[in-house]
Amino acid sequence: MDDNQDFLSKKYSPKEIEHKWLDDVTSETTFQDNDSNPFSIAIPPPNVTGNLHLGHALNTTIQDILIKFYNLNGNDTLWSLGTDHAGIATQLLVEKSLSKKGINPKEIQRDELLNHIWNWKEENGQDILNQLKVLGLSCNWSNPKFTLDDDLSNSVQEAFVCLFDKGLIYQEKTLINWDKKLQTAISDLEVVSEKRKSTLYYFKYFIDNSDSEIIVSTTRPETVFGDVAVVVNPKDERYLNFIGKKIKSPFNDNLLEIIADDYADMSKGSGAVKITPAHDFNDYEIGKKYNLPMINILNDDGTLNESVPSKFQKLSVEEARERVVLYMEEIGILIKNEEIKNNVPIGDRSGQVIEPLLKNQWFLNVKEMASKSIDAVKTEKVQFKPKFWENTFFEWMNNIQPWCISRQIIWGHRIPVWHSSDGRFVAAKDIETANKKFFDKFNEEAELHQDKDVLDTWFSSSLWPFSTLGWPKKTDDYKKYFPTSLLVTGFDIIFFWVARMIMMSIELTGQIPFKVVYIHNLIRDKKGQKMSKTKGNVVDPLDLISEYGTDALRFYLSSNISPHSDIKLGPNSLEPYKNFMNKIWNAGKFIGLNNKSEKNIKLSKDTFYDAWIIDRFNLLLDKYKNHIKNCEIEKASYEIYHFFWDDFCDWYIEIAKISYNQNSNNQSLNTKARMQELFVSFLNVLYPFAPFISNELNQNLSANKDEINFRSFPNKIKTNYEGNFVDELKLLKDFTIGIRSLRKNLMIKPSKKIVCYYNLNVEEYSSVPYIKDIIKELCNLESLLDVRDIRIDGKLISNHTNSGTLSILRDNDIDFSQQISKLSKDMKLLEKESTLSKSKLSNKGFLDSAPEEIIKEEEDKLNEALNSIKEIENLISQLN
RNA sequence: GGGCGCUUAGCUCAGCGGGAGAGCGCUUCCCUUACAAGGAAGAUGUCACAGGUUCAAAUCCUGUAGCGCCCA
Repeated sequence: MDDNQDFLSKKYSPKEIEHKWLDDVTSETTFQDNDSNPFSIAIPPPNVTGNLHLGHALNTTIQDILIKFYNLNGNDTLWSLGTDHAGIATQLLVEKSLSKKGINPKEIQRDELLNHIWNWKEENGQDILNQLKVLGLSCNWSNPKFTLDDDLSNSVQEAFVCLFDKGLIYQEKTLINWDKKLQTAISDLEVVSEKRKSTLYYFKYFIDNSDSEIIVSTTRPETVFGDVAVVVNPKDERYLNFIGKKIKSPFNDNLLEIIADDYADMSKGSGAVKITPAHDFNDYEIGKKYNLPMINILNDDGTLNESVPSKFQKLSVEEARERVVLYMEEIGILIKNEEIKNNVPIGDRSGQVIEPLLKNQWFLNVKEMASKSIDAVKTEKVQFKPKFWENTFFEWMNNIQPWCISRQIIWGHRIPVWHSSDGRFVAAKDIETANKKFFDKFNEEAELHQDKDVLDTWFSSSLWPFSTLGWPKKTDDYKKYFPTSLLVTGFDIIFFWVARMIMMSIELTGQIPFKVVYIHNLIRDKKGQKMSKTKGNVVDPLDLISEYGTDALRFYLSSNISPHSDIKLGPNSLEPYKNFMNKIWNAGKFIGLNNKSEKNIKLSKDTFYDAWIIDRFNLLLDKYKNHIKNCEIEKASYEIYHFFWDDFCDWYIEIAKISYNQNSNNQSLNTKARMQELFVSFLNVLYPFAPFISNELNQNLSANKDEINFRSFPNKIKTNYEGNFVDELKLLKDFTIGIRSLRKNLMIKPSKKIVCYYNLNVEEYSSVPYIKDIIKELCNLESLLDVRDIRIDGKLISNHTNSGTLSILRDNDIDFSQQISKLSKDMKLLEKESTLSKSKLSNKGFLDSAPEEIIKEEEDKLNEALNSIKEIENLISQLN
């Protein structure tokens, strides 16, 4: 009959309960109650090609805790879910799989390739979401978005056209970062600089019509074909005579100007710098300043083009470099080379060296948008948590450069610009509108074709918080949930994503995208190294889940969020949290066992320990709420752990056992009811952190089994106990620990019942007899007697506690050296304390400036210490 | 070169103005009917260094050294 019977005999098996509760836990938690406060989060959309990694687990666990918490608190929650089309990554992946099938992706039509990618998406696009589901997240599973969905594409087009018409988006031929492997432009953020070993080559250029020479150095000898000038510092006396003269390039007969400019650093190398404006960002600036020619020497695939001498054409940069150096040697202008370390620009997707290249690309001018965003953060309309991340944000925003948003790939949002064959263009969502706009603007018709490029994937990501809610349509969701309440993300994408969302949102919607940015740390391996496939140190969250359980993983993650350091995951990192789940499980079993015969017990009178644990629980509720509201989940997690283990299990349950064994009267029945009530309330508190075990235990123990989902955050519990439960429990603890310690030091077997005598420091504990019974059991005593009540034959050996002295009769053969050293140690500590207190209390500055309660505390401390010292002296002298 | 952060128990990290904390590890004891994935009793620290502010500094300020991350 009893389904409890099954539960009571079971060991904690996370797999089983997680499987059982997955559907309930992941069911939507949105209350369809329009009156309640909305609380919304847009998930950082995982890449559609992605596999679940620990970063996702951490990021989504945080969001889930918040969503579940605010939902319990009655907020109308929405957690938008979705995936990102991840332009380059996805296209590469599909191209690779096509190649394996023998299809050359370069040879098929754009539309055909697009079809392949869409097919791939239809088949695999759900994978990452299915993996996320295992974590037990309460997000909007029924309506996942995808950045290339029609409505989100519409947002992107709307945004583009709007920014274009405002003049913020423009096309320009300028130096951009070119990925020669992917054959697309990328933004400056997607270029990472890597310290690499390079060779610095020194060679000489001869001044035209002269025997004089000028020495320059370069790590990129192949760029000599694009050299158009040499810059020297105007203050550099070595070169004063050369300024204004020309150099005849030995490589292609070009004439290079010698220009004086501060750009040349006199202290570096020879002090003369060769200028290649078309292949170096700094040189480009010089080129513009002096109106120098820009000679592009590279093809899109990174080989040298026809503007170099024929014997160097079609060579790769690396080959050309070798050949040029050989040539320099041959004609006797190479002076020396030097091994150095320098920063080399690398594409973060392709891993290839990035070439600065002159190209016509689309840019978004973000300067003004950035400044509005800075204001939004400065005025705390958008708050970073922890706050110090604001500095990182400001640092970047203050130095922001135009954003190159066009990509020469096909998987993405095609740029909604329509060109006529003579180079005029308009931006519009579709061809009809484009025709109309074109006519309005130029007063004539033309055949228009859409721009071939697609937008940077981050362009659509930057609209995510409002595009997922239907913008530009003013949908109900948009009206209710935007601006979103919060964004949770790792610090590594503050620039890529957070900053851009703030800019776009303010510009396009006139509102901030979220009120709080909750920045969390990253997960690394146990040595602190970033997890990566190449290093082979990646830990799969699904493996962790099968070994420890989702709840343990979630609790581990939530306990280890730290503002200042990354999480280092070692082989046993999750064990403590699995143990914690097991502890909760077994406590649940204990309650089930004791309550199985008594259903629906009525509350009567609380004992001091009931009152005490209720008080501890109420304190937990306060701390927990505050921590979560302050985005300090790890602290809430800490409080849960220690309330449950230290207070609830170690003391409350242990005391309750005695009550249960000794009597089945009202007192113990009340405790049974209280324990049940507290535990079920605790499960509510635990639920956002560990939803599976919470559900399972709740179902088995809750009085109201029909309501298995957690629907509200527990209220504080009231107690009807009127005594001083705080001091009473302190006495209980002091005496229990004191006696146990004494027994241990005297090496008395735990199984041996002994008689113990006590001497109370404070007399006012009305309920001492009642506490005594508990202590007797906790310490396995024969009896616990007041020393003053009886005459004692023989000598005592004693231990000292803050609440009083505890003694037992001394046998002849007992070894009490350990107890003496314990007492001496206590005394030394107390002496140190009292000396410090004395010196403080005789310090006039302290008495004058310290707050009254601190002085009072100090006086009490001193008195207590002095009393204790006297007492311990006495105890030791008895032993000698 | 600029910015941010860190340095606390053997390890991983909390604490961030009123006498140093957790988890793991360690020592000793206990298979006590919730839990050995457990219980009990313990040991362990010039809070990186040097100055300063303060009655009072791990905590605030300045500097030094080392480590990490980001930007150039």
